[in-house]
Amino acid sequence: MNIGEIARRAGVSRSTVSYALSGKRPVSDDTRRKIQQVVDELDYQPSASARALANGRTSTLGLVFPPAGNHYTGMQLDFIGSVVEAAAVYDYDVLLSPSGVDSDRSFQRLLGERRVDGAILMEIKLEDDRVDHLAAVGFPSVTIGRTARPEGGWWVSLDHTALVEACVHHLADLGHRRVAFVNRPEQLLRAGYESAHRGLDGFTKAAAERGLTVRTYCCGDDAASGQACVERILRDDPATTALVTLNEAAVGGLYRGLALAGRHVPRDFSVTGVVAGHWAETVTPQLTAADVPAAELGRLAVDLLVERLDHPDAPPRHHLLTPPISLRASTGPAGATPAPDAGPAGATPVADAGLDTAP
Amino acid sequence: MNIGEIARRAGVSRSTVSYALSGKRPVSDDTRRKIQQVVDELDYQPSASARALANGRTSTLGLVFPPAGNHYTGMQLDFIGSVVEAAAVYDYDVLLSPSGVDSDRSFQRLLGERRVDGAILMEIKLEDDRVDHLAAVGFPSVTIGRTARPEGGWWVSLDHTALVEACVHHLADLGHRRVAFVNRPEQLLRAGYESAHRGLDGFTKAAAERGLTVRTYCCGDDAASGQACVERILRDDPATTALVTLNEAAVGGLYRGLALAGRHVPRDFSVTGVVAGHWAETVTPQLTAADVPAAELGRLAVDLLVERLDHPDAPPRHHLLTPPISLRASTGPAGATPAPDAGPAGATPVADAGLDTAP
DNA sequence: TAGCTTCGCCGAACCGGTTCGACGCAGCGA
DNA sequence: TCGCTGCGTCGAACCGGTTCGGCGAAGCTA
Repeated sequence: MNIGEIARRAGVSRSTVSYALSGKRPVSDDTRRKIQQVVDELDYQPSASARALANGRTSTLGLVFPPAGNHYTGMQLDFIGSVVEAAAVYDYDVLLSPSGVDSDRSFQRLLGERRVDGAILMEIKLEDDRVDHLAAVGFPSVTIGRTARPEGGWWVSLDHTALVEACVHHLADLGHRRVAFVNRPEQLLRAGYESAHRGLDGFTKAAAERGLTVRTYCCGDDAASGQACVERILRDDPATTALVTLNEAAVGGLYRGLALAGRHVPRDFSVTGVVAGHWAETVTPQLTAADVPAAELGRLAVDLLVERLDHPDAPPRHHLLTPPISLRASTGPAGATPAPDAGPAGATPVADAGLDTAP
Repeated sequence: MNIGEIARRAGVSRSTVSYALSGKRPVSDDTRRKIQQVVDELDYQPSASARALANGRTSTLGLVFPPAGNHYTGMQLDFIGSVVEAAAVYDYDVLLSPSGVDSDRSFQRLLGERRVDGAILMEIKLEDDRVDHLAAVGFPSVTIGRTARPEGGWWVSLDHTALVEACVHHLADLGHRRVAFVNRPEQLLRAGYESAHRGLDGFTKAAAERGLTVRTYCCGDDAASGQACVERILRDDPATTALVTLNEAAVGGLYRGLALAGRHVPRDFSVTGVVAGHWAETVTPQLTAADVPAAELGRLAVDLLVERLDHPDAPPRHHLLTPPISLRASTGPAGATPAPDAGPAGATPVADAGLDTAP
């Protein structure tokens, strides 16, 4: 069912069919109707490949995310979903590429074979070769997150520094003096992931401002690591009364570790951080946290990218979001109960999940 | 940087370049080397659009998943990730389409404009117009899940019936006599989602076999709904001592509701179901559950689809997986604590959208 | 040395759209 | 009645690959 067939049946030339469908040149009403009728009859839809070849645009966006050796977080999932749906609004499809570096075969195909008109990059690093590469060749792209030098770039980002600062101030306001920071896995920090670095910066800065005693930790993206991390925190400084985390996947383990150590949240210990909002409500006690507006970030990224594609010479734009902290049930005033005396965790009562939310 | 440019610089014809690169006809070593040198020098990669137009294959697979009005579950996320990575192994890219029905614009584009060589469909229904449509036009596709008449189709699926049966038997073996079933949202059940239906079937069947007293519920995909659902369960029959769920997103709320009602898991109340394994370990107590091998399902789906694309006349194949239940900490023997007195449970016939399957 | 293969390469057609220049024809004014 | 304008349509070229038929030169046999 190609355009030639339509043309034959409608008794016109191929170009007339093309113009009738695109509206790029006037076509008489009679002819247009005739063509439309044949098109409807045969349920004709022009081939994407042919169109892409002819006009050099694929109507496809690339979404580049790091290969999830293990699993994705709720945040990342929300991104993907919102990007796809936002793109659909503009009649763009979304091609997924699990690429961590620009030498990945998938990334090469995306760009080299010109499969996409533009790209959205997730989980970027402060020094990101993919971003540098795209900037160098002038390929239209938008990053979710920003590099160390975001000037002149197109991006949407969470202000992780400010968010973590806000978490620290929230805890300090509640009277906490000894606070731990639970970051993403060490491997990601080493690799230079921006959220891990900027979050850590914010933590350090705010803690200094408030004169807090702090320790920072890296923690694997899973429950077991979270649990182990809490054990270390309480071993390193049993007087710790609160923690801030960027690690959504570890929160379940953090909670469990605290419960096993006999620390009740929020009575004895406060937990806060930066996670997806809807997810913060699934844990008990519900997590006081800066809710990541993943859907909005995804949508904004698509808006920006489409604008950039439509206006190649438009000056760079960006959005830096700083969602407020949603107060839920996982933080409370420090010192309501004196921290259990330092001794080894041998005193641990309760091996019970800490599910009690009784008053 | 097109093939003509390469040909000029190498001093050969375009067809020779094509053959040298594809290997579909012999080319002398000298010529091949010369061409390869120019290709390397200019970092030439053939245009995907042009190639797709010429040979009718896009090297792209479509992944059709339901638009997440709200959010995706960990399971779905794992699917997407594993499909993309498995496809990359075969040098296929993956195009995402958020389509619930075959009239969705995105779905139409995928097929009508021939953007993909084949499609993988997620979250299918017992009667699924997308599946019927694809079968009718002979479009190569594989479903994750199966319709009411899976014969002759290509699919990979979890045996939800068997999995839920196993959960019920597990609970019955522990002595539970009054068990509730927490299904996906009512809207999905009505729409005919196969996991919801087959899971319910398995529950009903196994409960009958074991002579259990049961009630079934639908539950929204979020924590608040889970909490409300537990409240209803305990109101409808306070003697209930266990539940089985297919609703991953609700588990956090179920746990919370039980805690608020003073039921300790697993001492007073057992919880089990079908969820992503890594996720089951993030909740406390860790969930005894049939672990959904999402990554394996995704990989198998891609394997099948690629096989179908490579051998258009191959007979249909499928994989039905029945992962074992992983015993964790959320189930235990019934009757450790006598259930609070029965109350008016018998009198409450429950107005659950006709979804209750009580004896 | 004539005749036949075989090898390696070329030219042209094709995939299915888009787009540009040109052309026929109707309507208009002079 | 002639010439001009402008609308509507057509034909051809092009996008960048793939593929088929054929042709010239080299190598072989008779």
